[in-house]
Amino acid sequence: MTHHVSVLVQTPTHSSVSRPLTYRSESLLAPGTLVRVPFGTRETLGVVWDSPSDLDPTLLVEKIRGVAGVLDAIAPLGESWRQLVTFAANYYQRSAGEVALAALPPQLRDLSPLQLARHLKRSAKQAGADPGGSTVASAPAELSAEQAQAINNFHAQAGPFLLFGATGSGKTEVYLQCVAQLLEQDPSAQALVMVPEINLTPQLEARFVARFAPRYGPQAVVSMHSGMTPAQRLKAWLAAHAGLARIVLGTRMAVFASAPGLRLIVVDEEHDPSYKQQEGARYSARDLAVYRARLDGAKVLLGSATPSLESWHHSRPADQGGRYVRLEMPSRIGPQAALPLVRRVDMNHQPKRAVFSPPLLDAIIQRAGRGEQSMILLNRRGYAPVLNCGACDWKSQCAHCSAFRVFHKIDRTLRCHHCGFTERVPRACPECGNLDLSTVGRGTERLEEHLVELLVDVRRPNQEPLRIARIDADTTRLKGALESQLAQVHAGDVDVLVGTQMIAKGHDFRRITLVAAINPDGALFSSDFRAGERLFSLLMQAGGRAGRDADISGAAEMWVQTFHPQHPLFEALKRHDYPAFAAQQLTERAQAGLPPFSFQALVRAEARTQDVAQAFLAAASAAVGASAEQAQVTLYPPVPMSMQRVANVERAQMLVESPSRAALQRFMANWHEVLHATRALPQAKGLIRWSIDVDPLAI
DNA sequence: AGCACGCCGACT
DNA sequence: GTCGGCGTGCTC
Repeated sequence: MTHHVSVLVQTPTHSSVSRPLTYRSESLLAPGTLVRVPFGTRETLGVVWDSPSDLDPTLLVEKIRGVAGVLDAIAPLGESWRQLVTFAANYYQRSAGEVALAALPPQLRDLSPLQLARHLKRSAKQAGADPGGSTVASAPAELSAEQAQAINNFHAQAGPFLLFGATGSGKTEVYLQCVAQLLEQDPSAQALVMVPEINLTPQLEARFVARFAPRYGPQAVVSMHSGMTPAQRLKAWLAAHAGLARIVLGTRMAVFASAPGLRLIVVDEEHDPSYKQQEGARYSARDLAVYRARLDGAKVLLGSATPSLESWHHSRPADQGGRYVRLEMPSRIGPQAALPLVRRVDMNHQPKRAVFSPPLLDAIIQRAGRGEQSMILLNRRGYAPVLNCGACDWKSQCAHCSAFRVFHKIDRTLRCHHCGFTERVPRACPECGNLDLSTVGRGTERLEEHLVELLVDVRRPNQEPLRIARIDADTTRLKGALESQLAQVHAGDVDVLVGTQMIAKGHDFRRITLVAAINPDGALFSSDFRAGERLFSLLMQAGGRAGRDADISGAAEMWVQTFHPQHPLFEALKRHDYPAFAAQQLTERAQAGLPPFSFQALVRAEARTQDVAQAFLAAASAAVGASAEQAQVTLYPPVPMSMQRVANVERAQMLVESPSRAALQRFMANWHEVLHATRALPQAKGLIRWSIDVDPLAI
């Protein structure tokens, strides 16, 4: 008997093929079944969606092709997974096919049913051969009163939960014990634990494996992140899908993992911007985690020392409308309970043009003399952000982008950090031939060089010269480089570490007793309304790196060089007072009508000329006319993006805002077709692409 | 997005 | 005379 099934396939963003396609099948295929289907000239992976009771009447029967193969070795994807995909596709304005296929391991797309069967057979054999349960489980740590209280509250309530815990308060142990109890009481339960960055998965994996592999076997913990090989990803995905993996660890992509027994989702460092996907379907894995937990009847636990203002706002008391349960762990645990002392250096009272104020330099030298480490933060890599001609005022502008190329002294190049365009540093000014080119500003490379000069005469306790190291995207380009450089710091082979925010995240440097932010003022007056939130979080996190080692933590200090020492952000930082900072920020946001008190979406357009990009947006805007106002939505005029040109493509954007998330959602869903149609208009001729970013992080 | 088809310049 | 440039159009 011949049936018709609707199937999702990988379709481009805004193509006409945005709905499920109809295929013929000899057998009735359950929704969620993975199939191979002919698509154009090739064959591709598809997911059976619903039974097409509502067959597209305009579709000619003779155009319907047959399903080429069924991957029946893999159980159909569950209903809640399909609902998650549908929700994400609708909410972030993408096709369901794009979201669904992107959420599956890439190798699944390439394997024929036969190859897949072989793969499954092989991994089944491996699993059977694995002894497992041989090592001794790492014992659960003794809990602090705050940890025990948080765990009790977690078990007593439904959530969602926001675990507001200071750096060093033992959040990971809380995650471990919440997971442990869940797995213990339900033999089919699964937990999903997410971290913002790939760099953070190995150490998290080590802790979870040590705790759970002895009890549940080595297959119980799997990871999912983009750094894994296609084969590893497939294996982990299959283990989670089959319910064999009890714990899935991963980055934002893991939120789409198929886990039929899902009962708990943990989102660690939930404030981290990395949870927002920045290309394709621009989803927030944190927000989807909260939604998914509801679909699956699972609990969700968001953790941070500096929560996103969105989550913080959601966790206000229930009688004020809060929807999340706030669990608080304000104290550091262990003997090093003191938080680092925050010192602000008023740069108005320091020598002009000093990079390191004398007191800071002095503090670094003192620590080096005692064999302690210091960490210097500067969020700008390279040697100098601009190269400049003193005679004709030529600057190292990128030929393809509206940005300056950064001077990298190490290989004497000018590199554009946006399009990658790289050239040798010119000997003389390309405009006027002047030989005297000078650098403007400084990056980590120059900071390192400067420190070497300043500290040339300083000696370590053993009379050797100081060792100064730098860690940033340039020094860690090669695989494994970050790990080996971090290991050097841990081993005490480095006295002063210079780096970008990369070194502030996740890694505990026990012997670092001084962390310094050289020049954080830029974020205080940024046009990006979230810049302050990010800076506060970065500085709190960086400060938390310092002095976790018991015997020296009494001396741990966080230094901030600033021209605005009285700024409320630094006042709150000094007191380690996130709630005060958040309250002040939320007041400002409420007054300005910014998130979380409003909801935003951005429409972006790219074209060869700025005019075309803006004309497209203007035309799409005009097409909705006054209906936007009726929909409680404000459309702002098109403007150039802050990075207006990248790789010779002009970019424009348009903000859409509403006090109601649902209203914004409805409007965007309707507007989507209008945008699609606008593309065909003569005004939009020359448009390269357009895209929608719902809940954008930066405007 | 792929991957076709389709209509105009430099090579065996 | 062909190989191949990437412009436009389709995929159940």
